[in-house]
Amino acid sequence: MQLYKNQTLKIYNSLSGEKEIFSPITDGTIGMYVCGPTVYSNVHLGNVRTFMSFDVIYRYLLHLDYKVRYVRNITDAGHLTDDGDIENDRFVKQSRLEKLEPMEVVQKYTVDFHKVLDLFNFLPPNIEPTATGHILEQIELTQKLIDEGFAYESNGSVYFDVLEYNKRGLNYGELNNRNVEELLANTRDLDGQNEKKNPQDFALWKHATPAHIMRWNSPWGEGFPGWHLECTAMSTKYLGEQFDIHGGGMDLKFPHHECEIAQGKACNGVSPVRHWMHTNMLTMNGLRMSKSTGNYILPMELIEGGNNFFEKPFHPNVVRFCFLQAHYRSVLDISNDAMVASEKGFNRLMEGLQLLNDIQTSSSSTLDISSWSQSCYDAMNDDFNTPILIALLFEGIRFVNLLNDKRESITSADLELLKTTLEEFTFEVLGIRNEKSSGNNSEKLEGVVEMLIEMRNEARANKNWALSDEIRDKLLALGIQLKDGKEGTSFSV
RNA sequence: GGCGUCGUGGCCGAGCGGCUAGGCUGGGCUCUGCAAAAGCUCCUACUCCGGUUCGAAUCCGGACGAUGCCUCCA
Repeated sequence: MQLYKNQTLKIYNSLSGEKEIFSPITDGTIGMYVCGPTVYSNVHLGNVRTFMSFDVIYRYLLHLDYKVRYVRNITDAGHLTDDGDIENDRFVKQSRLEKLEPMEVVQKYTVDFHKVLDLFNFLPPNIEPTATGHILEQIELTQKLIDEGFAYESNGSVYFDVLEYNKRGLNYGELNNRNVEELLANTRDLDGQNEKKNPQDFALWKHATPAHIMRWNSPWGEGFPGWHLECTAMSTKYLGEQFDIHGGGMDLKFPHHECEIAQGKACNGVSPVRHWMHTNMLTMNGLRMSKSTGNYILPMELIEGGNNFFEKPFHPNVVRFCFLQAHYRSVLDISNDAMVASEKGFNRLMEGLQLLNDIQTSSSSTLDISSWSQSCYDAMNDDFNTPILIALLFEGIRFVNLLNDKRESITSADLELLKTTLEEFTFEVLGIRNEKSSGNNSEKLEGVVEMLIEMRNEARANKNWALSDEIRDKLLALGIQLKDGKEGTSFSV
């Protein structure tokens, strides 16, 4: 096994319940699949947290110089609700509500999804396939499962035969530690189950009633694909029968991911995924977010403000920073206080990064920068522990401040390491958008503020405190803070 | 009912057998014309009850409380 950047990466695998040393199937190349959104409404904030976790994972793998093929699908068909047999397709239901074509619904919320992700500085996946773009592949898989005896047709629908699967020793329930007998005993009677041999059989293909608008032709008549199958179809097509990492939210663990394993093993005779990764939920004010209870906020509402939960708007960078202060496998609770605290911490980090450019070097270092830098890698190598990484970043900022106050000294080589480590982890790995490099008015602003600082210093030299304080206070009111240090006055916005 | 996860200081959160992260908040000091910023420093927590151990927030058992999935959900 070749080590990338000399790092040994450990990843928690939901299938084994343990942290495992990560070693890709093909050296240096990683295939990663993440279950994307169902685009029938605006993206949920919790959704943003999940995709952000995988964004950082993707970023770190790239940082380690792996070649990653990152596939994240868009579910634009086949996702059923269970509120009756007439209108149980999310897209059909929503299209009727909004008086739009189903594909207009899909387009509208796909655009919304991309807009939100872009605001939060997400790296796009390499492939973003849609379910409707892979109907043929899904039909082929379904046919194959029928041919192999793992599936059966019933009234124009096709179901996966879980008992048959288990009879062949393939162990349905391995990801969730469930056994089929218990599932059988505990299943309630639901509509449409009379078509199935057993209640826990799941749909690969569903027959379309005349009212159902989204429909495609198939060997079993007109219908639409089952939700679980699309991920198998697309991951197999782009990443192969077995690939390295499959991710998604905890809530997809059962039944969705369980079904994917079953489909993969039944079709290809091999478990489709090496490392299963599941991210935890996001709560607000201690409660789960849901539309029905009203404890719910859209990503844009958090950024733009004017909602009932937060006293002010928060920059996407602050939201990102806040989310990454918790580990991806822990529940994260956000609140006004938590967001305000994150914002302050975030500002401190940014100001420290600014100071980096003014540090003077000397012939020796009093700080051990290389072991600190390695600790940053150690944190990420330990199942992507971003909270520890952030704690270390603050330690780095402490170094910067001490150096700035001339309380410690540093060689130019160590300063370079401090700078690249801080900047690479903050911007490249955590994905904080570097606003400094993108603002084109910042030079003019800097010039103006520098001018005011000069005027203020003149006033201070003449002990004209009234004028100097007025300049300072008025700038502060505009959001510009002056900082008097030993080496003169600097400012931050 | 079944399968899980979790309960950490004023708040958010790491840690997961000994040396007790980090951020925010609050107190003190240094610096300052006064401040702010910055630095140093203090406040030292692990739901409860048993057990294992020289030693437990960390392991085991039980209670209580939260929460996820089992039915659409990241």
